[in-house]
Amino acid sequence: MTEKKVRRTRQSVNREVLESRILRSAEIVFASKGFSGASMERIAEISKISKQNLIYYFPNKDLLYKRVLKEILDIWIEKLSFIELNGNTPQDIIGNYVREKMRISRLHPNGSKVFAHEIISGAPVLKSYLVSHLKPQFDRDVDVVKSWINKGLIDDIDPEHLFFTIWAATQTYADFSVQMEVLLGKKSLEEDDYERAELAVTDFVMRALGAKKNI
Amino acid sequence: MTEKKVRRTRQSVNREVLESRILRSAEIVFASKGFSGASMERIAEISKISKQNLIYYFPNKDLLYKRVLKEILDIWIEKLSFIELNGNTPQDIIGNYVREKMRISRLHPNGSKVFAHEIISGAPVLKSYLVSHLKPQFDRDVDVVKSWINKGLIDDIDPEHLFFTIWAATQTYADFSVQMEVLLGKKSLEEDDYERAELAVTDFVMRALGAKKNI
DNA sequence: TTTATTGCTGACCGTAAAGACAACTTTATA
DNA sequence: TATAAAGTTGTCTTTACGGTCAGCAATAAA
Repeated sequence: MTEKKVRRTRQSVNREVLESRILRSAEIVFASKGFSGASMERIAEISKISKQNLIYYFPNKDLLYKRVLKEILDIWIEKLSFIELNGNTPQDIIGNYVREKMRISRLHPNGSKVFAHEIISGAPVLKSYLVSHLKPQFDRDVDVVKSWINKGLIDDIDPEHLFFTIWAATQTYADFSVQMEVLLGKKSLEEDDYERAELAVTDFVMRALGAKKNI
Repeated sequence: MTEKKVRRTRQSVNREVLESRILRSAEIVFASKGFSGASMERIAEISKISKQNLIYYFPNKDLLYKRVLKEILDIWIEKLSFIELNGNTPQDIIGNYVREKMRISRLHPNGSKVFAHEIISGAPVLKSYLVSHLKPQFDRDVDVVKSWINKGLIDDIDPEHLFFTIWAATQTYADFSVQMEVLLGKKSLEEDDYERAELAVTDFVMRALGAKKNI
């Protein structure tokens, strides 16, 4: 175990605390305004530090933005490694995938929104990441689904668009939550709303895969 | 036929042409930057007029933004009146609904993106519209679906979340097109991609409703 | 043809925002 | 404890942007 010699002084601890506080604030502001609309001043304000101090920790807005994006991508990578998901049947695996994605929408709505803004804006920052990281993983996952189809474990559905639909249907609970709140007549989405949503979405996806559970 | 006395002079025609050119440009910029990130200067540039002239036609950014939003909402209202959609069976009606929504994603991706930015940002401008217009329509449409369920015409699914999923799954082809282009390895989504997408999504939705087609 | 209306432009203003910089304070290390 | 490093703040500069305004140009109406 090669221990990195990072002295855990009072300062370094504070630094970590403050940095994550800043990142949380930045996430909020980027989620609500996108990159260009977000201001360092506002992020500093929410972090309860001065703008100059914010700049001390994150020398410029680009860098801060990239860190926020990196945070949410790390979570996705960690939680959504499709192949490594538990489950014996395709239904289990995809079910867990959907549930995990719903969980992320619930727990990290702001990160999700930042990502959405970025992609809708044409992915100026993330495009290269999509090519280098997401596409290879996507290709692998699509192949897995194809093999399931070939083995007759699930119905003959369109694998690529299955993923697109799953992503959209789960992500929407983070990105479009305001719309849902209005339509469901609630001030904010609560635990039970997410439970219903999860049930509904997993149900839809299971039906898409075909009722092969009992073979 | 009460004809409005709008003189169709050379000026008034030009005005209309120019206004719609501006709206198209504005849509592009708002789609790619959101409200706060968009600049009047840039919109003017794309419209190939001076900033001052742009301001002559649309005295301020708010107003222009609202007009762009209104344009896409009008299209949605016109094309997506759920109840008035043709079709005899629930499957027909919902199928047409999905196909119409896919069509809009293909034909008006920028409007769709502007809307997405707006909702993700917390719907600062559209919230009241959602309450006054969208919710009543939503409630009616949900009731229709419930009645179909009660009559046994479709399976017992969650009507509210069915709509959320349909919206998400169709809208994503406008909003997240960049991501799909990367994942599908294409420079841009073409006619046949949208066809495949439409087939896939309608298939998923039909499966969600239950295979009651042949009763 | 004259007059009124509409369209358009250049110069300008105020504000907000990113970020540079120097000075000062607090904390850590030798 | 003395010195170095890290953290913090106030001041300032530059730039981008939304918007005003006065005046000129083109077109329509009388």
